[in-house]
Amino acid sequence: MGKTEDKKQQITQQVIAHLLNQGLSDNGIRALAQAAGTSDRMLIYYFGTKDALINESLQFISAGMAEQLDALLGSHRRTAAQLLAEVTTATSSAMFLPMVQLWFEIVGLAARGQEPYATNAVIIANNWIDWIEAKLEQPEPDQAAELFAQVEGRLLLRVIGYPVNSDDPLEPAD
Amino acid sequence: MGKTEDKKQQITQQVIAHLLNQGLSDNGIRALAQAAGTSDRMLIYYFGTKDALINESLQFISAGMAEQLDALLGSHRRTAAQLLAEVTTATSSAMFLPMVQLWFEIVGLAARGQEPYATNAVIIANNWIDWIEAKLEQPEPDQAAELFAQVEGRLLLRVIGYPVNSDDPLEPAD
DNA sequence: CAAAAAACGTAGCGACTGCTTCAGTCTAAA
DNA sequence: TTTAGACTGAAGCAGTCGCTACGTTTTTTG
Repeated sequence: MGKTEDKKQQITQQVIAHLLNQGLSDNGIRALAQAAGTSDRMLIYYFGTKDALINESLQFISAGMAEQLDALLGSHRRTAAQLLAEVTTATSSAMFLPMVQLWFEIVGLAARGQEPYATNAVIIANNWIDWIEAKLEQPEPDQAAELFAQVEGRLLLRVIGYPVNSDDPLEPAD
Repeated sequence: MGKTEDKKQQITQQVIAHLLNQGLSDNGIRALAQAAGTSDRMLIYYFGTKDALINESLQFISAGMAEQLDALLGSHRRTAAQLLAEVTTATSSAMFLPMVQLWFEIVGLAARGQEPYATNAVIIANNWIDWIEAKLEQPEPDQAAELFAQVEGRLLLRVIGYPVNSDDPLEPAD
C-alpha cells in the first residue's frame, strides 16, 4: 500500500503532461503544482526538491517515447538506411512534436551545463542511441550515434519552424 | 555625429562577449549592463527594450560567425561531401564552441516559439543554409538544408557532452 | 478512543525580473 | 548666458523564483 508512491506517480503524470505541452519555460514549482492539482508546498513534500521531480518526470517521458516508437516500428532489426527513414518519419509526426520540442529545450539548457538538464540530456541521448543500435542489422562502431545525429539535425529544422519538404505541417506552439 | 550610435555599438560588442561566454541563462538586463560597464537604465535608454538589444547582438554574432568560417574555408565552391567534412571539422573546434552553445540555447527557446529567439532562429538558420548553398559546386534543391541538418546533428551530440570520435575534446561550460 | 504519523494550507524569506520615475548633470549650439 | 538635448545614478514597481516555518487537519495505528 504505497499510498505515498501512488500520489507521487499521479503527480508525476500530470507534471509530465504539463511539461509536454507547456515546455520548460513555465516550469516553476507553483505552475507545476497547479497543473498537478496541488500546491508547491506538496511538491517539495513529496519530492524534496524541484530537480528530483524534474528528473523523475524526464525519465518517464524518455521511457514512454521509446515505448511508443517500439509500438510503431516493431522490434525487428533492419538496415541503417531503412531505420533512418522510419525513425525520421515517425519522430517528425505531430504526435511526437511535444516531446521533440521538450528535448530541444533540454539540449539548450544542457549546452551550458545547466543542471539537472545536462545530466538528463546525456542519459536520454544514450538511451536513444542504444535503442537505435538494437534495431540495426549489423551495427558498426559509432553508426548508431551517427544515425541519431542525422535524425536530430532534421528535427532541429522542424522544431524551429524551418519549412521542410514534409507531408504533415507543424502547428505553431501555444 | 553618431555618438549615440558609437555608444550603442560599443555596448553591443560587450553584450555579445557576455552572451558568448555566459549564455542566455544569465541575460537579465542588469547582468548585461554590468558586462557592458553601464547600468540597466542605460540599456533601456539606448535600445528601448531588452529584446531590441538581444536582436542586435544576435545578428552581429551570426554575421561574425559567417565571416570567421569564410576566412577559414575560403569562398570557392566544392562538392557536398567535402563541404560537409570541412564545415563539421571547423564548427566542432573549440573556437566555435561558445557560438554553438549559444545557438542551441536559441533553438531550445525557439522550439516553443519564445520571442525574440524564435524569430532569430529562423533567420540564422536561413543565413547558414544560404551560406552553405553558396559554397556548393552544383547545389540541388534542399541539399543545403540537408547538409546543414547533418552538421547540426553532430554539433548537438558535441554540445551536450556526448563522447564523439573527435580529436579535440570539449571543455566544460563555466 | 487516544496517540502518533501523514497530509496539507498559509504566509513569508531574500533575491531576482523588465522597466519606469525622479531628479538631476553635462555639453554644445543660439 | 540661456537653453535644449544627451546622458545617468538611485530608487522603486509589481511580479517571479525555490524553499521553509509553523500550525492545523485528516488518517492510521495500538
